[in-house]
Amino acid sequence: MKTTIEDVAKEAQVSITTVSRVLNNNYPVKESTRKKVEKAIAKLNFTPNSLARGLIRKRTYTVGVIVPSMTNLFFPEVVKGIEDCMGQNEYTLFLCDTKSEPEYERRHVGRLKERQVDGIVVIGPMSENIRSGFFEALTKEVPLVLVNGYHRGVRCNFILTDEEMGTLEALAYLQALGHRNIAFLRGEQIYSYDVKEEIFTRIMKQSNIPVMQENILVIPEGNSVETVDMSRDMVIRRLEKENPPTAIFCCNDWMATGAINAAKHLGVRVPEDFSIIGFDNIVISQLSEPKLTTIDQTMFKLGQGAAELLLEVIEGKKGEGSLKKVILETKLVKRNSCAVASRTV
Amino acid sequence: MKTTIEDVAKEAQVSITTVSRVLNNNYPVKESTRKKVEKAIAKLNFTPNSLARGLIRKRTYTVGVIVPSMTNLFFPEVVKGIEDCMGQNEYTLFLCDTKSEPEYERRHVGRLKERQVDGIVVIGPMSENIRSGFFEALTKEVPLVLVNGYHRGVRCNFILTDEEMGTLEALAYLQALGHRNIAFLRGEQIYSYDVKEEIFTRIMKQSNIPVMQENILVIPEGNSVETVDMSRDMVIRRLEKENPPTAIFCCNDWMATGAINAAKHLGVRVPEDFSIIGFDNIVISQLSEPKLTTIDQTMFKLGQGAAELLLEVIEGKKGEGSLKKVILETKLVKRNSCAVASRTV
DNA sequence: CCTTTTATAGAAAAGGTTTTCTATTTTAAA
DNA sequence: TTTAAAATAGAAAACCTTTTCTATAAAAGG
Repeated sequence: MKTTIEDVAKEAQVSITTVSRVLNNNYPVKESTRKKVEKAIAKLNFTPNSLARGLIRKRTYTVGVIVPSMTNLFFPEVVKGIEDCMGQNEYTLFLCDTKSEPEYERRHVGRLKERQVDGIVVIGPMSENIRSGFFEALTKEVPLVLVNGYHRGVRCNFILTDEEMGTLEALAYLQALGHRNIAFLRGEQIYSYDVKEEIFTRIMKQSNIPVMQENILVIPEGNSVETVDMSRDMVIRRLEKENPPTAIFCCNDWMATGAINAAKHLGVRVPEDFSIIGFDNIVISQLSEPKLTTIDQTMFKLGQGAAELLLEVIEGKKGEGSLKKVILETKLVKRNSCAVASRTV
Repeated sequence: MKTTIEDVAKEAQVSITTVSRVLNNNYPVKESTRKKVEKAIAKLNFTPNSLARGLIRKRTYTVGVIVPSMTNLFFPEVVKGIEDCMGQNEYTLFLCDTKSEPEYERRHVGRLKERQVDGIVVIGPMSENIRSGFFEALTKEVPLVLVNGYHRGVRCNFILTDEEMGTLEALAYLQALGHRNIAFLRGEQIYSYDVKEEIFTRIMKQSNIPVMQENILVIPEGNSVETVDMSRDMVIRRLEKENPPTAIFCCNDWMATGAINAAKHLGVRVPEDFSIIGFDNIVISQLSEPKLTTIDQTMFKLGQGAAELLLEVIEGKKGEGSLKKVILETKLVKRNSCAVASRTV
């Protein structure tokens, strides 16, 4: 049998109430009795049962974190940021992996609600669940923060990186190096890729560079090892065609890694003959030769920010009405994969 | 106010007991009443409170997972394996990151106990906490499984990969390719590196190859991006010295990636002039050119195995006495970083 | 038709805390 | 001293379920 507060009370010859008071330190108790109680606690190796606690306090010091995939490199960084902030506040994290299935996402939310979490942060929420109003409804039930899943008009708390700014920055950098014939590499279906592509075409137009359709490279999948080889092959094909680009903007670092491998395969020198810029700054960007120049998403900060935001929402249950939207800046990380354009179109 | 089972009972005009019964489906209830109750549940969007449930059932369907670092690439794979198995059994995971601090490891265990988890799996437990008897004592309190932290004589449940076998396999492969002058690259202080080094020297002796001290390469740290550059520099230095090795065994894939970069830097061809074999088969082993030949630790299976083991321990609370030890096989993954030795010593 | 089973439903206890309210003791004020 | 106030401690209700035990109604057996 587990030892309970009652056992401690008996051992210390006081009431349950008193034990609870020394435990929570929220009511005066005579020094001598406190000593007795503490001794009893130590002797019996007592740990309070947080189920009972949570039941009555209506606070579990527990939050749920929902991620599309644990093995994605991007997400663990964010989770670490969340855990860092939450851990300091005595919170423990429930971790839920959705395998990128909207169905699982909803199911996990259900389980978290059952478990009476004080809040939920959803990293990379599924568009489907945002658009259907699922999260908007959920916001009314439990403190909720959505990370990198902003949809305009949707009434949720959001935190996101300013991908627009990041893309702008990357493109400006490439142009400053004299590149005009720039390729764009993306995956399908993901919202953030849409944003980036839009910016890309806009910038090209503004610079009076005709957007060649063959410079928009699209691979089916975007966020795993397989992406590397798909990107590689895609880039090889482009580089072998007419009028090859002198630089490429990749929607993430997996793709950029593939691009590097492509160049290597063709004997094209990076960055002398071909500049490559990535996005995200996940750890693999430091593995390649040359190391990748990329746009830093500061995922750790994203996590921290999400945690802080969530904490605010949890505390300030009164000011229900006000939803928050936090936007994080990106940062250009110059490493060795970009250089001055070797030729001009 | 959250809706409770009582609200449902009122709405359906039945007793709490009956609602509980349709919820748990563990007692006959007339079809017509069941319908009524189900309708009420749906109407009120009722979710049972698992704190109250757990309190009385003494079962929370919750387990704790303790990892040294969330961002380590190795651990998320294991966690995924655990989540995969546990998720199917209606469990939810508490995730705890220890930042490789024994102190945090203990603290997290405390929090998990408070939260009445049904079990705990500790991935890469700190030696200090194993040796001090902390985990051995904990085993008597709560179902516990230690992953990759075997210490002989310690009475805990273990699951681990057979690193000995893996090392043997790697070395045999290198020798079969005709390599005799083989370097060994490791980090400091970690138990599994000790095991591998021991095997390495033993095999060398058995093959009548004098172990050259300059072929034992040791870098300070072992499991992060920094490792790559440290390894690179270390390997460059060795390759520039007298009598350079024709192959290298690296204790993990980070190190092996560094070795590849080193070779590239010196213009040494991999695998033609220099064979490199890694260990673990984490995702980065598929990023390099050439792709890394390595020893697969099947981390996902490690996680699944840990979960299954934990489930056994949780269920079979009666057979307390019997502790379990599971050993997983490794597998040689042949990719493109190893070839026949170009010269013999 | 009466008695015994069987099917179905409810009342109340239990689980381990926190918290409100009440009671006692001690101290301060008069 | 006596009385009022302050300090300290306990009893019991509350949190939301599950489960045991009891009660009723319907069906079956005689």
